[in-house]
Order: sequence, then structure tokens, then C-alpha cells
Amino acid sequence: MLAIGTLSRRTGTKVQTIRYYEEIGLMNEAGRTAGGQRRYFEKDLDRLAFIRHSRQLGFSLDSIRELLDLSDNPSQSCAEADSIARRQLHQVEQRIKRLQALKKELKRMVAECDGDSVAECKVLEVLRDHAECLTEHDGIGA
Amino acid sequence: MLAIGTLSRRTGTKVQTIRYYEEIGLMNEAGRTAGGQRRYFEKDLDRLAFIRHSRQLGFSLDSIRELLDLSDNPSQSCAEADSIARRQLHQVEQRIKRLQALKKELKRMVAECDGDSVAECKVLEVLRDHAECLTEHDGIGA
DNA sequence: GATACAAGCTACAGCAGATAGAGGTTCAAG
DNA sequence: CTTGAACCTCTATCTGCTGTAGCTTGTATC
Repeated sequence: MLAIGTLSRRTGTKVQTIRYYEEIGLMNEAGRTAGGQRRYFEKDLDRLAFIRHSRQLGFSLDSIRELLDLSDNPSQSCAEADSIARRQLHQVEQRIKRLQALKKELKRMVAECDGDSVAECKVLEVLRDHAECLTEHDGIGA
Repeated sequence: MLAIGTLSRRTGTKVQTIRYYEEIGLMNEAGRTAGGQRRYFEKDLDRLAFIRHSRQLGFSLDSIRELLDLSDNPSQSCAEADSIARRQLHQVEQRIKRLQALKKELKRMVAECDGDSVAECKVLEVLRDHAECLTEHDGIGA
């Protein structure tokens, strides 16, 4: 049986945040000791780790909730999971692309910036271009 | 001269959000028409695009502010830019790794889930493991 | 020039996702 | 059986937006 602080340490989640996740129904209500303290199983830790990693990757709590619901009801059809997966896949690929461009530029900066002026640092340029993100919103505009 | 709605359309940013960025000092105060409407230059659009892309990649407004400040003061030493770059690089690499694991699993799901039960879907497992993220927080715990 | 109406304005409320602090209680090691 | 870290609830605050109300401006058309 794990205390809330153990989950906190092992997932890098603030104790308050774990309680918050319980409050909004993302985490199941934890069992309690006679004195009222929360106690968890390994599976709760796994669930929390999943939530945290998903958050770090930019999933909303609602998306995460969807995925957790699927996991909680393993007998239902996979069609919904598939639709969720498809919805996320394109986004994930886009994020990887941008992060790789950014990584390249950050590396170049770290390698080259040794007292030079910032005029040589092109981090801003690498994320400035918006030609490739037009599909995500209204289009080419004026 | 571009109206706020044009910036909004071309960067996929809500009009209110642009005004919010001005309010908190991320965007420069825009010039105004005689009637009080904001008018922008191309450079403002670039700046906004940079902010949005950075946000999509998970940078905080404070991080973005730092980078923009560097860009606004190109004559200062690159040492700070380098430190910021280093700070972000590791994080970016971690994110790419996780996103790639997730992408792989999402692809597998889309390919394989054709009416099977969710028991076969391992999206949760792929993000469950927390062994590789221990360096980011307090360590191994109890 | 008059008119229509989309797009702009300010001001303020509300939401998502936490995070912090006050003030008090529990539990386990010594 | 004490002590102190870790737990509890409750409430307030923060970040990063987003929405609404009520009003004004700018442009296109008659």
C-alpha cells in the first residue's frame, strides 16, 4: 500500500495535483486508512504515470479521460480507440517535426554561441515560419 | 498594415489572445488608427507566429519572453541565450522520445484495431512506464 | 453623404489545470 | 509515548487563455 507522497515522488506529481485528479474523477477514489489517509496500489501509480506523461505530451485532461475510459472498459469495440488514435496521430507527428527543427537550432546555438551576439542566434526564425501550419487553422488570409 | 483579425486568421490565434499577449507585454503595443483599432506590421505577425509555435511545443510564456527579449536585444552576449538553449534542449529531446514512442503505438492501433477489443490496445502501456523519467524529479522513491 | 454590418473596442467573468498556504491530524520510528 | 514528517480539508491564487455584454469603427454599397 502506497502513500500519496510515494506516488508523488515516483511520478514527479505534486501531492495536491494527485488529490485534484481524484477530485475531478481522473484518478479513482483512493482507499483510506482508519485515520483517513489515502492508500494506493501499483495500478494507481501506473495510471498516474500515464496521466502525467500524457500531459507532458500536450494531451488535454479530456483526451486522457477518453483513453483511460477505454482502458477501464476493455470489452468494448476498438472503433472508438481507433478514432481517438487517428485524431492524435497527425498532431503527434506535427509536434515531432517542430521539436526536431527546434532541437537542431538549439544544438547549433549551444555549439556556436561562445560570446557572439544574439544576432547570430536563429531560434526565433526556426519557429517563426507559419507556412506549414496553415492547414491547422483558417488558411492563407489577407 | 494588418488588422488584428488578419493576424488572428494567419496564425490561428484568437483575437482576444492577441490582445492578452499585448496586455502582458509579450507583444509590443500595436499602433492604432484614428478610431482606436490596432494595426500591425509583418514583423508583429512573425513574432506572434513564434509565440504560438513555442506554446504548441510546450514552452511557458516566461520561457518565450526570455527568448523574445534576447531577440529584442541582439547586441548582448550570447551566454544567456546559450544557457536558455541548454536548459531547453534536454527537455526537447525527452519530448521527442516520448512522442515517437506514442506515435509508434498510435500507428499500431490504427493499423490493427479493426473491431478487436480494447484489451489489445496498448496506448496506456506505452506511456505508463516511468523508469526513464526519474531524472526529472525526485528519484526512485519508496 | 447615408447606411449597413462585419470587425473592432473595453471591461470583466469564467474555465482548465494546477499550486500554495493555513490550520489541524495521523502514523511510524525511536 | 513522544515527536515530527507526512497527511488531511478548505480556500485562495496563479497561468493561460476564452467568452460575453455593450458599444464603436471602418469599409463597401447605394
